Amino acid sequence: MARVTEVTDEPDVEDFDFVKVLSAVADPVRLSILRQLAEALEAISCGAIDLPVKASTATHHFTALRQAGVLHQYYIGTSRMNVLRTEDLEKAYPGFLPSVIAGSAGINRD
Amino acid sequence: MARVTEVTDEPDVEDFDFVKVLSAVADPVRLSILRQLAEALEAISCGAIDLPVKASTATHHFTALRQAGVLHQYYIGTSRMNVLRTEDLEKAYPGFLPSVIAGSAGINRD
DNA sequence: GGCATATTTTGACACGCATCGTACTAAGTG
DNA sequence: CACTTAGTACGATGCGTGTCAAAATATGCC
Repeated sequence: MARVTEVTDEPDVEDFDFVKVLSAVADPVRLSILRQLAEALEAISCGAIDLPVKASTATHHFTALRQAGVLHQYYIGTSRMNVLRTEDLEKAYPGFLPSVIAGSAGINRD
Repeated sequence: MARVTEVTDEPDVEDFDFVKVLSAVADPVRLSILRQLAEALEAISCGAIDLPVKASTATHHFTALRQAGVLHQYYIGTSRMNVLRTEDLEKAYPGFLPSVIAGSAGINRD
């Protein structure tokens, strides 16, 4: 029975830095990650998110989102799972994440 | 009597590019511009916006915001005036600009 | 431990970005 | 045109960022 192992470099909501959040989402690959997570309504592993870049590059993208506070990650077995920190972001920046996800809907995924 | 002279490299609202908009606002100096314009509720000239960088650098920041569609600029005499394209942004990305301006309120201006 | 899957780290590279200082241009007035 | 104010273009610089490939690590199971 695999246990849940948390990843530990995520900021507390009180420590969110808005410029960092904005910079983290201001990238087409990362917006694609946000959209896939928002559409799934559940955690998705890094490997299960469809991205137009190699795994090593994806890692950097996930890292930026996580360290900005946008993602929460944890291990299930050998898979690293991702969920959006929707409630924290809404608490810190009301309306921001929904408008970003909606805005990104017009972007072609490639 | 000074006439109004438009600046002409601003995108039409149908041509807005969300990544470009996000990238344009994801900078502390530019967020300060947005906040000053939002608080003023009227056009402010480039020179009248208080920024912690030199005029030549400020020019680049204004250019990024304008070309992303965030600002509308026009000359009054020798002064270049700026207003936020609030309605266009709300049309293209509902809720985005207000959440960004509110989110930037927690950022120290320096 | 060996093995497997999943992901990250490391190194290298190309490019873009934010900055400043200086010369130049834009928009006026007389 | 000369002059003024306001702002921009240009050049240079130092980082940071996004990318890939290969090696290394993280998390399991047996």
